Amino acid sequence: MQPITVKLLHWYDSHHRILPWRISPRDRLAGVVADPYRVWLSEIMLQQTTVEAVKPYFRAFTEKWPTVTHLASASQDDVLRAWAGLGYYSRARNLKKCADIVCAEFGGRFPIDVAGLKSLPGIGDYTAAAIASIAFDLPTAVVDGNVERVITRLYALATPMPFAKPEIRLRMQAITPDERPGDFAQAMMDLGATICTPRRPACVICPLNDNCEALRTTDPEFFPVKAPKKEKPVRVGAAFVAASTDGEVFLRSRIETGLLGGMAEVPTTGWTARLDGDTDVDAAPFPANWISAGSITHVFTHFELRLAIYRAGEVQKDIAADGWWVKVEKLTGEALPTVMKKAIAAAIPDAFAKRRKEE
DNA sequence: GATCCGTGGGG
DNA sequence: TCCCCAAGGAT
Repeated sequence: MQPITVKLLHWYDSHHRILPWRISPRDRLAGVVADPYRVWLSEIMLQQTTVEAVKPYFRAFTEKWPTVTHLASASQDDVLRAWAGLGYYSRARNLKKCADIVCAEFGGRFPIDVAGLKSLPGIGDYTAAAIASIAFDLPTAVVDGNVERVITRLYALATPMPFAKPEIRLRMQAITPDERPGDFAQAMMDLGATICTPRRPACVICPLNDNCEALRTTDPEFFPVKAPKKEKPVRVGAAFVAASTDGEVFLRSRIETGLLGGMAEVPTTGWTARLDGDTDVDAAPFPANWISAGSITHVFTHFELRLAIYRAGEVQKDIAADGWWVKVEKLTGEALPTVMKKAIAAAIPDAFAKRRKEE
């Protein structure tokens, strides 16, 4: 093993993070094996998502669906409801598709090779390598954002992203050991998350500071080099929150594909398209006593949305088609993305208010 | 290769 | 407040 590999594994043995989906090096040494289902589920949830945001969702999913077979038996809508709030909803749709395939075509067991894993929906280069190394002990180069940062610093790779990816992969492959490849991959990610951070890395306490070319010659914070990002356009639209006399809100389903695909929404104008939506009350989905309830702003990955909010009370339930009515208290159980919770909260301020403990 | 896809937290 | 970005994948 290379010096870097030995040092990092040694560091990991005493400084690894304790995570709900992780087998500690001590337990691993004692013969505890990782559950591929839990590894897969955690890796999908962790895509572009912070550890702290994932933890409660991981607990909820594994409690509700302890095995991939349980998950396959759930409906897509069940999965979307449980995923609501975590973002990137195509992950949830692909999660369900993947579970179905694993159960129907692989007898409930994940393929134990990178190519087989990559063929499954929602599993790309990173996730296939992560599952292969963490769950199956295959010495595969696991490259995520942390690894990109650590490697470009270790070797002072100044090629801008994403053009540096091939070089990064080669460097990672070269230091990935045949023994404990999963621990090594997780060690690289822990190092990137806790010490080799994007800003103000803690080089003084880094186990690899003697090996870091960026630290020796310049400032590690310069790496990885990235192209400047473009500004976000602003889109506008309107959302319509209709309430019935018996305290229910009208919801409908979004189309399966694209932004917030398959999730629930209150009726809105067409802000999803490049063109801005209508912000006027005349664009309401059905006639009612619409009253302005202000506006909300929500920032997506590639645009900013400003929605005018309208509310109407005492709406006849038979006036609206292609949707359903739900009690305000039951809204939490719906597959509502955050932007829709904001819209509803603007119209019904206590819709998602947390229950106060009785005095 | 570039673009589309959420959200919440930290500096 | 604003900007950055976090264990990426699909098209």
